[in-house]
Amino acid sequence: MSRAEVLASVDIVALRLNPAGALDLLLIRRARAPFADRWALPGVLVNGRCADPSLDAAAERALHDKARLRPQHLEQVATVGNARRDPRGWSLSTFYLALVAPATTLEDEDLRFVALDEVLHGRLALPFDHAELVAQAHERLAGKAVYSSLPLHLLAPRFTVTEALAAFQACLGQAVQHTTLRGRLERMKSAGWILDTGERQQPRMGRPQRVLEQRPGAGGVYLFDRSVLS
Amino acid sequence: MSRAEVLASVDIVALRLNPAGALDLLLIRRARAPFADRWALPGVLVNGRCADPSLDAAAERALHDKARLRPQHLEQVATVGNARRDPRGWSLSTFYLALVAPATTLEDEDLRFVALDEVLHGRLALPFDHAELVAQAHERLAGKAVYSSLPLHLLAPRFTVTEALAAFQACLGQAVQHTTLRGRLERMKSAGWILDTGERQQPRMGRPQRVLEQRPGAGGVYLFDRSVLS
DNA sequence: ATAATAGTGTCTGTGAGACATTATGTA
DNA sequence: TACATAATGTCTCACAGACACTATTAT
Repeated sequence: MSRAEVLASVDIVALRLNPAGALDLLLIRRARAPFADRWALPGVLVNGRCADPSLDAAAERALHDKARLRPQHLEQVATVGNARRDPRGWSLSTFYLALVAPATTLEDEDLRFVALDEVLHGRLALPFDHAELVAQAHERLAGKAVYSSLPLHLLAPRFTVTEALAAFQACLGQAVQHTTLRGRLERMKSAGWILDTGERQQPRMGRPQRVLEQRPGAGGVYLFDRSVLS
Repeated sequence: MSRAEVLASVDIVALRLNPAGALDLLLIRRARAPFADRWALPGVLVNGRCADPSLDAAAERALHDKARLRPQHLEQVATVGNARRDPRGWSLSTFYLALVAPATTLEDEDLRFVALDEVLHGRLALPFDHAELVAQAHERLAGKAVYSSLPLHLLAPRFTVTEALAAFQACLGQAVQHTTLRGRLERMKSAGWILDTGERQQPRMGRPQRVLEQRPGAGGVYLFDRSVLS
């Protein structure tokens, strides 16, 4: 087949909403060169030898094999390719945005969560062009948070309005009127995407909060017909 | 570098708005196997030997080298990869949506435009999984037409409201209230994205139409804060 | 009682949707 | 004059935005 081939990988930008209401990024300590022992995005090489039925399956494999995680949402963001991003030569990376449950914990010593902001603001450097991939994945998330229910995939199946508010604010990077969010959740309830489980949950103080339940429909995200934030 | 590599290509879904108000798809007659002499999407292989500075540059090269075209808009849609799409084995294709000017004509005998609908409805078969790529690219276009000015890139720099209406309707596949579109164009005018050239243009019959001029700003597309079509 | 948190109600502004009406040209 | 097409005006509705107000718990 000659040498009409190229080095290709799938990399995962996996995010978790931590109890403080900020986003965490999953990193893995690289086992092999280049950049051995450096913390980087989890990923796998794709090629004919691995029996990945599709690129999306390769992304799931990357997250499952490397971190034993199954994301609540997984979507392809884009593919970058050039001669500079990998010291081994011209290479491609198709990278995915993954949202994992807030209770997610890691077993392995070679896995950790770091504050997403540390990477976005350049205070934590990543090998290859991984910081750029993280930035693009975050941009996708922030963009969709404006007009879709995507941030709900950062929550457990049963959640409260307060938690949903934290998810949206973490994705958007700014405050959201709770009345606006309540209106949107109400519309999702009418559409059958959210159920009101009659149960209540008691915060440390104050009035008890209703417990809602997600029932994602086709496509995984509910699309609102207007943008939040003017 | 061992055999950790894979066959990768860039394919282009180039669309043109024809005078009848429908979308045309650019096809090229394949010179080489597999599928030699079949009509397919224009594309190029990407690998270290070609000095493409980036994947986007490879996409521009594909369109320029194969069809001598420079698109008015070019955006990456997605990457597909599996073992079935190419008879040569596991392969990747990163495909782009390109919008070309309505006056675009083709010199080469090995290039032609076909009705996009023929491909979308399966009446015209394409080799590889190209029909699927076309469907995804069209879906992207239709999706963005709901909340952005993207369809304007199917028009000449100087255009009329009627032409803009045709572009939106072709992308969305359904009628759009002209008053809605006028309102959106008016808002773009206020934002400096569209100028009113004072000139008029006379249709075969009826009142003369104003000639507008595009001044695309950063990002290429103007984003509306609400969706058209409820 | 006080603080904290959850949830509701009210008012405004924007812009899409639908449709009627007016304007300006050709045949 | 008849007709075709462009452009404007009017009214309604949905929903975000802002903020006040009420409700329900813990300490």
